[in-house]
Amino acid sequence: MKILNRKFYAQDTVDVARNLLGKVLVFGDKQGTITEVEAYLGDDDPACHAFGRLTERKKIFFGPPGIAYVFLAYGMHWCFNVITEPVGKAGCVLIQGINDTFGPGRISKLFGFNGEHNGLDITSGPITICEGSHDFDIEITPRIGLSQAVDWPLRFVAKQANMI
DNA sequence: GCTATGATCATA
DNA sequence: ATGATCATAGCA
Repeated sequence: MKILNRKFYAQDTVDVARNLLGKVLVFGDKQGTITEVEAYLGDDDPACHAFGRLTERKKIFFGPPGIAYVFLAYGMHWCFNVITEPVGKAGCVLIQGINDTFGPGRISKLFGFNGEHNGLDITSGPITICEGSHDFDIEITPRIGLSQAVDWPLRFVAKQANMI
């Protein structure tokens, strides 16, 4: 399978999110088709972790693209993100759905993600994303589960795909 | 050093 | 609708 190169991630966050649909997330022996993603823009996005004051944790948003950003939400659930856009620009894509499994927390539980995977290079590390099917429609909806900027249409869902 | 809070999920 | 549960941020 063809692994997505860094150039793929160095695009506009929305484009990356769009293109990420139908791709295959690979981690060790496990793999699954990405069916649902969300774009987080950083600079202008109040809901993004990169919004506001720059902190140690947020620096990864401004670093090189193609990096895994894993964070713990509510003390229980790890969420898996991919850093997008070139160095100096904040942006990331939250992987929300894999195959039939929905919810960022569930995915990380399935794949066994934890804090150690934060900052990994997903163009060369144990975690990679490969090319997949293009045979599906993309549905764009407002984001969910947020407290701010909820109405922004930055959620992308693969509709009725011919999955691998 | 201590406290508040959050891109969630499971349960009632 | 509400509780579980902990890494990070912000402040004393």
